[in-house]
Amino acid sequence: MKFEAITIKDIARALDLSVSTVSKALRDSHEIGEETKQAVLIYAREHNYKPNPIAQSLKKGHSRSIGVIVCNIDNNFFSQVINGIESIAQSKGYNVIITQSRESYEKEVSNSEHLSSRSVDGLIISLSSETKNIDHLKRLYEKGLPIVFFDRITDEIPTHRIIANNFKGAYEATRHLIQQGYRKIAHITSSDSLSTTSERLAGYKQALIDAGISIDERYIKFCLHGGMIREETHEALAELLQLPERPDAIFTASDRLSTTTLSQLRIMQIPIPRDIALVGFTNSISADIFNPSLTSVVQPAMEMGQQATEMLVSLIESRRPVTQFEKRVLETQLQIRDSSQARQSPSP
Amino acid sequence: MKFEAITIKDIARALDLSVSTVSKALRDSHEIGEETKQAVLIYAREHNYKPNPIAQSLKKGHSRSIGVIVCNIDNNFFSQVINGIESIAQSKGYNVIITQSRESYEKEVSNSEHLSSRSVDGLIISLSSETKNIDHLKRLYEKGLPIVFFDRITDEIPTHRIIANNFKGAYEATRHLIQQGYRKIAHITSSDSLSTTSERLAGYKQALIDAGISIDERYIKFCLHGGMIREETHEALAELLQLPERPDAIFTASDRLSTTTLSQLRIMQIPIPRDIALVGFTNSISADIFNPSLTSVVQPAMEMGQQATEMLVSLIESRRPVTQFEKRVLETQLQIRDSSQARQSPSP
DNA sequence: TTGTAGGCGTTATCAC
DNA sequence: GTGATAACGCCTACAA
Repeated sequence: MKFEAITIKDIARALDLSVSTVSKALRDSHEIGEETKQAVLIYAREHNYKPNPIAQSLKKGHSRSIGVIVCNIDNNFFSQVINGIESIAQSKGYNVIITQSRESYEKEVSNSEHLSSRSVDGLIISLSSETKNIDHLKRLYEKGLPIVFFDRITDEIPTHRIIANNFKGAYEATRHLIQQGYRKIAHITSSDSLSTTSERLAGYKQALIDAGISIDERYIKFCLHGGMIREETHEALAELLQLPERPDAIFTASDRLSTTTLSQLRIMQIPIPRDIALVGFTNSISADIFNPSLTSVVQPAMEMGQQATEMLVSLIESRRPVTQFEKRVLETQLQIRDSSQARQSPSP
Repeated sequence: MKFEAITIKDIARALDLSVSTVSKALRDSHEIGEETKQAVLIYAREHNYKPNPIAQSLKKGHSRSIGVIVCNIDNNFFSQVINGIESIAQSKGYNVIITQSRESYEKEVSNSEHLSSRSVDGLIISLSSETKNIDHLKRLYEKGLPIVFFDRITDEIPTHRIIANNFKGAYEATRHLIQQGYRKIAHITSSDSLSTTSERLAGYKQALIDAGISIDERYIKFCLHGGMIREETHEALAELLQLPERPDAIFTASDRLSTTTLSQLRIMQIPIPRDIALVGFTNSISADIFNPSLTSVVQPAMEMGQQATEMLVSLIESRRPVTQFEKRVLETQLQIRDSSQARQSPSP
């Protein structure tokens, strides 16, 4: 099966012109006679001529495509970010190639290399939870590949970054639980190597400190796979429940973690929020129909994707080397629902 | 900003060989001396040589990439399908370029043309709800572009297709509602131009007929945008509720429709399933934590993506024109939960 | 105003 | 065994 398309050469032959004349006519060059130009244009249109982007890439050294690496596409937050990326990319004439690391360091490395060798003009990436070493990205960066980090970022590479205000989002979520009367607030989060994890953890801790509640490290659980593996969350939850001072609330730090924890609490038949209240980072559009409806820290995912893409395109299209880099921080939104209703204070 | 990579030419220069010798050595040709071969291989490895896929594409006439068009990536069913596509594509050495039609005919046309001009080797597509004319795909098909349809298919183009058993899925869902004691079962579905819509509608009707329940067309509501626009579903629901014989159950035909209907019923404070029971097609991983947990018709989305990709790759790599086409049908699964609990039969 | 030639990186053919 | 040459489709100095 071969996909045969019309080329400049075909047009040249048909009109008895040289390829360069045709090429110039197509690009509306001023050095081509009006007559010839029209003839070429008309012929091209009639035969539905489309320049071969592969050949253009080879010639021009870029591909008008951008690569995206996220841990998982099957996740509300990331699919919304990708929506944002796609919309801007399309409007600027770029293709988007999406790949998933599935939280695996190895896959992240191979994906990034694959993308760069496919001559993407730039890369938008949120690091995998396994990633500790970013030499693979440094290599690409040093070779001149523009990179923009979002969500799970690093400061080891000087380039544009965009994140949600994770600290504040976590702070507000925790403070909200405190205001609702909860004191023994646990935190289930992802791998501690992620920037999001440490920022959200810091927000959580600060809120406790500001309320005069001491921090109990046993209340903090790390799930290395960020909830991709259900058992992991299951276990973290089980450990929390077995604590002598069982938590009366949980703050979960990511999309999957939030839904899995909620699901698991339901399976264990632990009433929410009566026995345990719950607040979580999530971009699920269904948080309002959860049982109970889930108080959520929502990130401006679409906007994050859009701005990341705008920043990347500006890097790609910049004529001179960029040396001033931005770190944009977008505000989160706390949507208060039933899972964090005020504590009924049964026994003191 | 330029991305500089090492080429065959560089190796040739460094080792004082010709490019063709290096090229052959790299491809482990038998006509190259063991010594030279080793020298080249070692040098290539040390300098991390990677053949330029763009150049390879130009030379070989294909790009080892496949295009995907879905209506919306931010949707459990489709993101799971894409997961499946990605996994197989990766293992077979293909890149995946994902685009969204967002239920717009126009975007579907431009995406398909964009992809084909980007020289994808094949296309996997689920039609947009607006699409009635598929000339744009016929054009590509006739030029030799391998296409595989999934989910929302057409029979106007002879090629491989893969779908869920929509009829049976809908039949079982409806029969389940009947068995639970419901009689006035409404159906909210997508645009009637979609294959999925008519198949699910047929299943719904057949189940009613088999139970001796007459079909009331006023109970059937079409949402042209498949739930993308919330107001549409809102309105359909409102009309159902105003019917003299208000339905006692609703069967929704798609992912977004199901969650939106559930959400809307909650907002209207209509108890589920007491006043209205609900069963829906959905691949949400959170259906179990909905309020109430949602009885779902689940499609084998991941598998659908995997098989679609395998079929496409077999088309792409087939040496001789393929004339025998398959239509695979995958079974759905009915997951019974609280939203369809047996009818309490208040007033007869 | 139009055409020629060279090159982007790779590979296939054919000559040495 | 190795190398020169042409070609994939497009673009652009430079010649004519």
